[in-house]
Amino acid sequence: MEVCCSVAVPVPGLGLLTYRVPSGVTAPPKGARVVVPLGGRKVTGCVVEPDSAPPAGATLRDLVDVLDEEPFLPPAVVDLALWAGEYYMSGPGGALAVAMPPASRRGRRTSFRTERLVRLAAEPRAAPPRGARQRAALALLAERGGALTARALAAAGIGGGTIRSLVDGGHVESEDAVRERDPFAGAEGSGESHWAVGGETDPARGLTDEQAGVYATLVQAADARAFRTVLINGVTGSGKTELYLRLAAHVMAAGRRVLVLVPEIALTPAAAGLFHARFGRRVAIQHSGLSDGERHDQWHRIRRGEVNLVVGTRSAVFAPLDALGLIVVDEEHESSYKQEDAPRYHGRDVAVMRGRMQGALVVLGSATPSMESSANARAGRYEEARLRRRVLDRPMAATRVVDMRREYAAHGPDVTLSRPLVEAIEARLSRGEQSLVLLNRRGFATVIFCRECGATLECPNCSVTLTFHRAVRRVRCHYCNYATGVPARCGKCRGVFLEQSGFGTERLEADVRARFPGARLARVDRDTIRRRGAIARVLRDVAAGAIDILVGTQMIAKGHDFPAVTLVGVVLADVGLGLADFRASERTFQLLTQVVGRAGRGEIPGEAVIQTLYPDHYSIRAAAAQDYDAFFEQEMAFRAGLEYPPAVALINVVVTGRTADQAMGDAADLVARTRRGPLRGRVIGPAPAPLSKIKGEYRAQFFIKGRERRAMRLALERAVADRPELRRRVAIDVDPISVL
DNA sequence: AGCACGCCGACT
DNA sequence: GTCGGCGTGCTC
Repeated sequence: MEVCCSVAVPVPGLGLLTYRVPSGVTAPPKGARVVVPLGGRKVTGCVVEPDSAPPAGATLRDLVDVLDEEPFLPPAVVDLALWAGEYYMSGPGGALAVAMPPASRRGRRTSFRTERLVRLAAEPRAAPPRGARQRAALALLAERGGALTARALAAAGIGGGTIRSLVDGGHVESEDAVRERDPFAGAEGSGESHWAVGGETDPARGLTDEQAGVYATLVQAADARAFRTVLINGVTGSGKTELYLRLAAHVMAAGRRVLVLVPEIALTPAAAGLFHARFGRRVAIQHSGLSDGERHDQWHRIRRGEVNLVVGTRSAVFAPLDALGLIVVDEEHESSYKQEDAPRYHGRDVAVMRGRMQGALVVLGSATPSMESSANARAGRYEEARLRRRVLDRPMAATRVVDMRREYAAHGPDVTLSRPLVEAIEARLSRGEQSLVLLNRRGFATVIFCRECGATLECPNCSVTLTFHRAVRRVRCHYCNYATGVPARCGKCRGVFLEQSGFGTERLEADVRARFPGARLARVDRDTIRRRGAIARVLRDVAAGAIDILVGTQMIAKGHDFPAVTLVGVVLADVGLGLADFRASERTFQLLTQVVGRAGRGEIPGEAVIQTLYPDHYSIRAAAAQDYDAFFEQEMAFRAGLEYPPAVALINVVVTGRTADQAMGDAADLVARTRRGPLRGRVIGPAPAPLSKIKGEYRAQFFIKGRERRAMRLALERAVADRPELRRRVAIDVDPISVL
């Protein structure tokens, strides 16, 4: 009887494929890599079922090679990836590709780095070599413990020829040894000092009563060695990180391993440094800032069981850890946990599933939990723990909301900084304290329009206006990065009176500089941190007190404590509130709450000034009052009323086409087919997507809403299966974070 | 006629 | 994802 195994191949949208195991070849176990023929080429896949029944009606081919006798991916990780592939409708191949280390993805060669190692022979010849260089080399080796790299010998003036003679003479042995790439090499002491500030990371400090209560709950949950999910809703500065660190130490002491997920943020993942600083060599890190080589080496350290704790971003949820006792998802509300291209998985939600599959405690933490997690807590699916007070009894910042409609009425429409904000900054400058000024929009002017015909300057590829960047004297599309010089005439009516309106961080920086000429200013946004290391320099300057005012986008609201910052100003809090996105309010509330939480984390109490056109909007009011529950209640009422998540489950389907008609027509066809399926929900649309054209492609979208994802997925799956030629043009997003 | 390019379907 | 097949349309 022939043996068959089913294999996931790294091709998005392809199902499992079955191959024959040639006779005489040992059947590979689940999780092993195999080389299989696929069409006219060979690909590396992953065994999913070692002994599967051959499918009806397919002519099976033989697998070409078995790369692993033992599982390469732990079977638990295979199961997790298969679950994700199904839940997010990406198929098994795409999800398994995420779980693989970089080398085994695609054809790119990433492997262990080796270097030539020269060591004294185990059984040296009695007679010493004659050459002076050879003798000098042996002396040096003996002095340095018997072994050196060829590179080190070369630095001491001993070349390859000398080494070859020594090898030939049997005096030394030389071999290629694996040398691990260490992402923390050289980091010690240099960039870490500011991670330790803010009071959250001092191991000697005791816990507050509130912290101690939550910690006891967590320890008890961890010791139960069973799946549970605990949501820690703790205000900024309440010491959540210290709880994670202690809980991780506790779990590791009990012989189980820990996975910590952190958001992908532009400000180098500070949390990774914290865990490394506390636990040293027992930690591996996985994030996108690593080179492929570093990533590869870290992955294999984890795989070999050399580490007890992994810190990483989204994809680290698939890290090949055994004996998992704890998964921490820090800042669980962060949208960077959601992958925005296939497989469109959510790192937090996959983490919860992993905890369930492997019987681990899952801890989700945030000062502004996602609507999803809070709803899960309220429904009893998660336990909830609260930290309502800051450590060391530091007060929350006193917050003032400034109605910009009045400012405009009083001082004209060009005001960027209100009177109260200017005064607050002046007070900081006179006292030598630091200010953070946030505007969540980059560029100089957001719109260029023609005063004669009213047309705005738009991207030729995308249905958005181009943003003027004064420093480079160009206009740029923030979606496709198309850039061009500023035209002298209107493209529609050839009029010459082009006007700029709206403003971003670049203009804000110029205004702040003009208003406070003596102040030392830095700006942080995607345009200023493109150069690697630029961000680290700014952070160092801020920490060293060499910056008075830090201007920037939401990047400055995340990830770092600045103890000397005592003022936070938000220039236009409602940037983003006008977006056609059902999460607009949630995003605004989270951003404002987080950035206000940056003020007053040191000894001096903080102050925040929020400028807005909608001072009565609940997300702004609740953020100013640091009142999470008030926000949650109102937002939940909104979501329930309009049937948005988490009140219902949502799937977003975007169909692209060469013309608007093609996109709409094909979307309409899929809608009709989905409605005929076993849906148990509703289909809304299709409609042109809010960005109806991106990078030259037209887009239409529709939504599926319901309470049973399984039924919704099934109906959609069948609809797409009926139109296989659309596969490439259909993007399915289960549990979308952004529907823009 | 001969080929470059883009689209589409198949891939066990 | 990637290959091959096939149609369109352009050039020698």
